[in-house]
Amino acid sequence: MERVNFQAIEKKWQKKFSSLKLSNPKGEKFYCLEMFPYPSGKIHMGHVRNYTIGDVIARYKYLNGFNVLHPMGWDAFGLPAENASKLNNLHPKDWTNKNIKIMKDQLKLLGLSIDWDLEISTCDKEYYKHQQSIFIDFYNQGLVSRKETYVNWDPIEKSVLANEQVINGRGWRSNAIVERKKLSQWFFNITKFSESLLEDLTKLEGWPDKVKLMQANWIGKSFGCELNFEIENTSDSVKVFTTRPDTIFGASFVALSVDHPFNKKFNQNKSFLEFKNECNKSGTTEEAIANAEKLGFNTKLFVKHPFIKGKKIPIYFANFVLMDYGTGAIFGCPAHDQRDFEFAKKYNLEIIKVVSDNDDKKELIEAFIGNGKLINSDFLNGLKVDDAKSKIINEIEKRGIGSKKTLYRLKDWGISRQRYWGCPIPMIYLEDGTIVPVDKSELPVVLPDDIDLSTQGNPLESHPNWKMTTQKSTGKKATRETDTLDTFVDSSWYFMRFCSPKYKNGPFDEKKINYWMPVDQYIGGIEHAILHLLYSRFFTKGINKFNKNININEPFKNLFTQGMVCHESYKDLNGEWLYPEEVERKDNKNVIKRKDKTKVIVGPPESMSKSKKNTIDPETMIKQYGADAVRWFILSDSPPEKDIQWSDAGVASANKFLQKIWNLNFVIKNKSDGSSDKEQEKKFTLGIKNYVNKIDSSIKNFRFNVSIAQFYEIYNFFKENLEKKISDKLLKESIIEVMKLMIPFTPHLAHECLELANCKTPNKWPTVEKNILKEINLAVQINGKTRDIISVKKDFSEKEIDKLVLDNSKAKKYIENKKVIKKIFVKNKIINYIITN
RNA sequence: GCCCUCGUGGUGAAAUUGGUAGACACAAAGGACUUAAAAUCCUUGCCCUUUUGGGAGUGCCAGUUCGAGUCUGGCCGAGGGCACCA
Repeated sequence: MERVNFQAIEKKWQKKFSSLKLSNPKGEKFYCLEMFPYPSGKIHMGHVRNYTIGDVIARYKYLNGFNVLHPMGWDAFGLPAENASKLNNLHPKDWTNKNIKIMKDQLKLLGLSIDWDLEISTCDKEYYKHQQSIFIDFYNQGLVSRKETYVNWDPIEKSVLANEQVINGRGWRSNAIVERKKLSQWFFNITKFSESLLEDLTKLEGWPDKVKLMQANWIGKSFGCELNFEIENTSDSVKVFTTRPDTIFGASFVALSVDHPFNKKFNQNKSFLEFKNECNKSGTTEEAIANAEKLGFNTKLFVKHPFIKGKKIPIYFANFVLMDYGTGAIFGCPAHDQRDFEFAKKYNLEIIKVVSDNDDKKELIEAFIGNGKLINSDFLNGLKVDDAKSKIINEIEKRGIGSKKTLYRLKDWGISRQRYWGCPIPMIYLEDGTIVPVDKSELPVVLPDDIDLSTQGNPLESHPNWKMTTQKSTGKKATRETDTLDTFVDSSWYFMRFCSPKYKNGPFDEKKINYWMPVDQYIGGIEHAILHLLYSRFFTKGINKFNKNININEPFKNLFTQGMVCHESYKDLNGEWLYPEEVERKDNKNVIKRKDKTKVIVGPPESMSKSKKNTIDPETMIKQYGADAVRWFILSDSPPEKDIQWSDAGVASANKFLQKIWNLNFVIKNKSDGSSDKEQEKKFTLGIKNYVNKIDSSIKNFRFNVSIAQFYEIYNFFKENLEKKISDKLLKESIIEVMKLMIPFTPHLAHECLELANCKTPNKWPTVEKNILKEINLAVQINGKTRDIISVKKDFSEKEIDKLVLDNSKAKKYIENKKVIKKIFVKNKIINYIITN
């Protein structure tokens, strides 16, 4: 058997790929983009899968005549760089650049069709300069604001933590108890686009429904109304929001958030302050919230029921009412809301049923939230919930005590981070307290290199002079904002920068944007379903708003979210995690440690992660089996949207198969003309054409595992036909067609084989012909059970098939001597005889 | 708690609009080649039958249909998202 040295051919072709441009200037444009990586050190299998999928699409489109943009860059700002530099005394910039270099070389080993001339890095001042300019544009458009909010404050790190960095109420690194602290922060007013972010989801036909649904839930639109309650014995009132105004006759208390402005009346009240403290202390974790008891503080004040004369309702402060949703105040209807129910039980408040659950005498053991007819509700009695809602809202508006209201759960995007390694926010504070943007001509506001990372808190804050500056237009003294931008901002517009990555006069060349955008195919992990994708959509809409020359409203036309790469995990008897290479598998049951032959406990396959050491290093695999085999394996077996399980045996067998493909090419190359048979050649040609169709459509549908299965079949098909009377000319032409089909999957091997075969047109995809089949298999059924499969000419009529069946099919014996009461004939599919016994 | 998705051999999985269930691969068992092993190749893969053949079968229970992995209803199980959002 002829063998090929994968390392040698991969090196050879990667040299050619490095200057590869997938450009077909006359073709339709196609922007293929994979989510760019964070330069953490080395690429992992998740990257391999993501970028291999992208490469298949990019190469496929190019071979089909599209003008393809396929760039790559680095999401290079972020906290790990700061942490790493504290550990090994390396500047974040140097650490990041070192990682970029390593990872770029690793990506090249995969043979990707990336145009490296377009490379960008978000920590490059040539990149973030433009980001600062967009920030100022957003500021001028009213899309940036400054607000006081509660943040997760780590008292040891002296910094804000993101929600996911708070674990069981403690800082993930310092282990300090996280405090709720009020800080003045910068925000992007993403909520200004709530409606269009929701509405435009319907236009994104090329997005998975799952992602659209997640975003829709996140935006969380709900309909209801606001309603004013007059407070007894004062001229004050309190405004509540409700989605269930129909239950107003069941209202038995009003509850306010402890942060509601009404709390001013109680800021001298010691027990209230204690209560408020208690509320702020209770954890921000989901678990803590879910288990927290409903607590209230009785104000001893009352509101008047707006529809029941003389009825008064107590006002409480309650720990389960949030200030940043609605008005920060609710009315409680315990019979029909579980939280209100629990609260009422605890404080002995009235529970009045106003929606019938068809058992109205029975006492409730939990809130009834189902549908039904209204009872105990005056003029609403007998109406269904929906009708009662409309009627009561009308009545509320008529009386001028409230109005219909639509609310969104989406909150503005807090973008301030007390960090060094991020994009400086281009704002300055004048001595008189006014806050203004940096003059655009002064951009970029450069991150200083000489910082001391050993101090706690934000290094920019403690830098001796960086924040001292002057306002350009007036010469007034000013100090810089020392917070940097959330790194999600960096990735919210990089796909636009890729269209003209070296453009000097602004963030992007508008002509290029209008040509390349939107991204035709975006590929990445499902973990970005909400934040990154929502923020990018917001940025696109924001840019669209202030730049009238840009007519892009949505950034990503088609989205594909790939599954994770999983591997089982190993623990020794001491409970220490072990890397796969540290263990040895005797058989299915016995797994032992290589070092001391002790037993190893095998865990279920999980997403590869450093903490569990269940990782496989792509570079090792590429060196051992070749990049083509790694690409091949990672695309085979499972559909790309599902998780896959890494298996060394799988990649080894991929390698073997590719060797067989090479050998097949070699055998055909050296074949000299034998005898040929027209009929057999016809069948062979038809078979190949059929495979071309199947592979073409499976690529189009992202069914790469099916494409790969087809290649195995093709191999067997060739092996079979080598024995038959087929001219070597036809075999040679056919193997060329097949190798072209393999380019997207195994570009090195495919190109090497095409070169071997002396192919003059390696950049042209085989022609896809529809309706090539002349003969089809037709199922013969008796009473719906398949009894035979017969080969018939395509488009044969019922009559002709009838004759065939009755003459010599296996089904014949079932029909003989029986009465056929009905016949169902579906052309080119089945014929079904219904018989009686 | 609410919302969504998915249940097909020992395993990963195929199966255009309802029309041949299990393609292709991994693992396993048996065999061939070999002094032996590795590699390679072949066969098998639920039940009945010596074979031809027949039967059951896509989580469970019903339904629609000539025909259901695919459609409808209920149940069971797994995964994911959201979560005091009023």
